[in-house]
Amino acid sequence: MLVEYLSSVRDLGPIPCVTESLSPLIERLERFVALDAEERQALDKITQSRRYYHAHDTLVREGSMPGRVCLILSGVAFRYRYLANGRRQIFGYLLRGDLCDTQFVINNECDHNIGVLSDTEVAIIALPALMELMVKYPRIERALLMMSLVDAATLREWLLNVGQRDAMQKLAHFFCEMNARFQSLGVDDAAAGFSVPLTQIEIADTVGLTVVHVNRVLQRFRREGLLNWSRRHVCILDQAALEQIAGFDSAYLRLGRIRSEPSLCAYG
Amino acid sequence: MLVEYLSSVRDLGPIPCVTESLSPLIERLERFVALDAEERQALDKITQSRRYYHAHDTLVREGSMPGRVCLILSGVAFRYRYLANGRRQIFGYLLRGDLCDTQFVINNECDHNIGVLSDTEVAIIALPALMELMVKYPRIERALLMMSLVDAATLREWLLNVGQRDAMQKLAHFFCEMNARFQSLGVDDAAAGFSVPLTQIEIADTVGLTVVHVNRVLQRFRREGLLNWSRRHVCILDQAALEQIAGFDSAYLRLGRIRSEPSLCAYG
DNA sequence: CGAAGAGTTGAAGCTCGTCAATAATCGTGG
DNA sequence: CCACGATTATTGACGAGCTTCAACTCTTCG
Repeated sequence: MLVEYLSSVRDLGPIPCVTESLSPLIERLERFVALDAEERQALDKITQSRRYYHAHDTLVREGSMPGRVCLILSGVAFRYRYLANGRRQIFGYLLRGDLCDTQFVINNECDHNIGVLSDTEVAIIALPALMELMVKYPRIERALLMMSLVDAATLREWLLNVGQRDAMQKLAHFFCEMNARFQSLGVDDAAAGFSVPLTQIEIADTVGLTVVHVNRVLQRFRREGLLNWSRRHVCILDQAALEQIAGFDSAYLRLGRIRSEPSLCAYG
Repeated sequence: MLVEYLSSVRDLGPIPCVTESLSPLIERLERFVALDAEERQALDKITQSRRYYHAHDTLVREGSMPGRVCLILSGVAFRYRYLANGRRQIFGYLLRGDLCDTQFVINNECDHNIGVLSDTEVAIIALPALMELMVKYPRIERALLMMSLVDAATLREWLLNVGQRDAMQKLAHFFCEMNARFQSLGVDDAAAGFSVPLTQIEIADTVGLTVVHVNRVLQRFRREGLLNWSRRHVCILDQAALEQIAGFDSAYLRLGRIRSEPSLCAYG
């Protein structure tokens, strides 16, 4: 199945051109650090190599040693791992501008899988090239480091969510986070909401509930006019109420351009 | 209360000398990278400044901008955050050789607290000095990066634990992890187990259960001869059984000296 | 020695999981 | 384009794991 997909990768028809002008990586890094023309050009250069995946492909397999970094250009990917008893935990979702594996420096095997939820366009970055860039441009290195710090903060937020909140709060928090991330990308139309080929199964494995219970809570959200769920498109109807329920504060995502002052940057 | 503690810091009686020969940081980094004499010396130099905390002190407060990094020399610290409803999630425990805040490069405020469970000896590392070291000695930078990757992997493991396992499995996994980490430090005597001034309250806030339920499961563990719990000393009686219950595999902790091959290290 | 905190126990009940069956939707091939 | 199987969504009944509340004991520490 996978082999067929992979072999057909190059036969894909016309590819929807998603990356117009700016590299999504530049956009992302500039949340943290201002980049000059040279740095942008360098980033553009190492994100030229493209690759396309179909929904349900596997990007990175548990136990593999990729030796490369994937930058999500369009589509949605997610990290996950199965337990022996068949249960699965999802560790995170990767949207445009996210890097599949901050683990670039480690040459140890990956401890989880990265799958693809929708058809996804990816830029393949060779490790040596990225390393070189980080050495040459400390500001880029710094921004990449900050990206990984956001990842860690998000992971803590998820642990808190799964460990300390009840079902309603968990789901409200999940939708708030996803919505905030999609909004920051400017992907979707004015109507609050986002389109992800996300099933309730994935949501259940994200927040540590069963599908049945997720379904019931979602229905309650609909009944109470908080959000709508149809054909895999989530429409946030009452963002304020959801944030209230979840106790959501998007600060940890660092979506704004909260650039650090140079004072504390070792490299000036 | 806190102010009293802080003001009394320097009045402490004779300090138990824990750091004999090798800096715990060197020991830790050499899990990942072989260091030469010069690098070791440099690391020794920046870990000279010491500080001592009493049990229940706060090392780093949520919302603060420490501007320094703490290296745990002895004792146990832990990361945590409270929700508005009074519930608390613990994000991790810091033992000898752990760094309080891989967030060194970020000058944004810390998003969680770091407290101290027992009397703790800490080395204060100034940020600029650390940065300098990382620039000058790429191998050290690399090792620090790998340390933070282990942190991230551990966080994922906790999310999986809290999200997908039942109470017995959660607690078994927690004890397996703590035991493995203590064993790798060679802190405790031959008898398997470890001494931590850990209350059942903290354990509950770690794995997302209530104290009452933690208590019941622990009693069951005792009844079944899996572990003993007296006076804050945990004695692992049947490690194999606990690991079996939890499905524990210590690989993610990278306790062995699994040094990366230089081939993939950008800096040679 | 007394107070505060931690550990333990029991009863009651709610949230959430399990099982199971049906309806809706999706994806794929004919 | 339709039909088919497979996946997903939905619903109900039931039960269990865990929580809550509350009391009591034991330990710790000033």
